[in-house]
Amino acid sequence: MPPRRKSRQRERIYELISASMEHPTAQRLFETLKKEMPSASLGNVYRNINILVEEGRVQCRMFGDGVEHYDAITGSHYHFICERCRTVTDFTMPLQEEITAKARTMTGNTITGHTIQFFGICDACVKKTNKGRKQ
Amino acid sequence: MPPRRKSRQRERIYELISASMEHPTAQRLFETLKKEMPSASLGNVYRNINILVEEGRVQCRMFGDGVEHYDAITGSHYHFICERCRTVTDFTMPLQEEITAKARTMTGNTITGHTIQFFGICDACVKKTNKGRKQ
DNA sequence: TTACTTGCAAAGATTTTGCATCTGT
DNA sequence: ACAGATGCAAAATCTTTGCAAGTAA
Repeated sequence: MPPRRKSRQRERIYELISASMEHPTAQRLFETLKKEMPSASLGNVYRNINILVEEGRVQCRMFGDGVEHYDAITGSHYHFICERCRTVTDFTMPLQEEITAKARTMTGNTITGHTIQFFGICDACVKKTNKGRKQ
Repeated sequence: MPPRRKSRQRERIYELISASMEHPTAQRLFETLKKEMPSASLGNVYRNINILVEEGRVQCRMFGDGVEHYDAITGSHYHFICERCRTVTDFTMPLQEEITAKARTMTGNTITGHTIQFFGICDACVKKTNKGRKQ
């Protein structure tokens, strides 16, 4: 890993990832960034994201739509995926340590941790459904 | 969804997905299939996988390596991902219903289910490590 | 015969890379 | 001035599609 110079673009990308509740894709980050730095390029967004991942400041996750989503590392948390609009949001629930423990005792394997995704319909989509429904 | 004719290739793909403990990618399925049906094409493997998914016989999952893995639907189960070799295997552990319940009471959201991935080092990789280590 | 299936090649989509230029230190 | 950062375009990957030929029913 080469020494890193300070890069305004990279820091801004980190801020954008931290700030968003949804977990942005490279494409979405690029669109946002482009408004503030019109010369920004998608290729370099990818490059910077990968550096952030390498530095352990950002995590890369797949949520089933075939595109990578990025997530600032702020301690463990789970995710909620809306089955209708595919939006991914943080799900604030204390880390279920006992699940890892349970898994560990069930197998001889070396288990270091777990992730959970919850599925359902988000509030926004629930509202949309109700609006369209005859009462 | 058009009516489906019986297709030997599609059924064979389903068998291959069901039979493997690891969760194969399209590329891997294609390689295996090619040995028995040399004329098989990758494009058609994708087409058949997508039909199996559409029919609800197979599930498509991403495990963080940027490629889709396929999984025969045999009831709920979790997954174990080796952080060293990235192999994904089924993790047989009873479905933790209480987690969904807990999540449901913690938020007003409509929650229908969850998936869990466990991370760690698989037995094969542990062995490899120990071999290389001075005792 | 009809219309689903297949192989092939081309097109799409997402991510990575090479190279010349720019910039922080 | 040096070495990392950037923009651009090309390449690499993975997945989907159009089309003509094959095949189950």
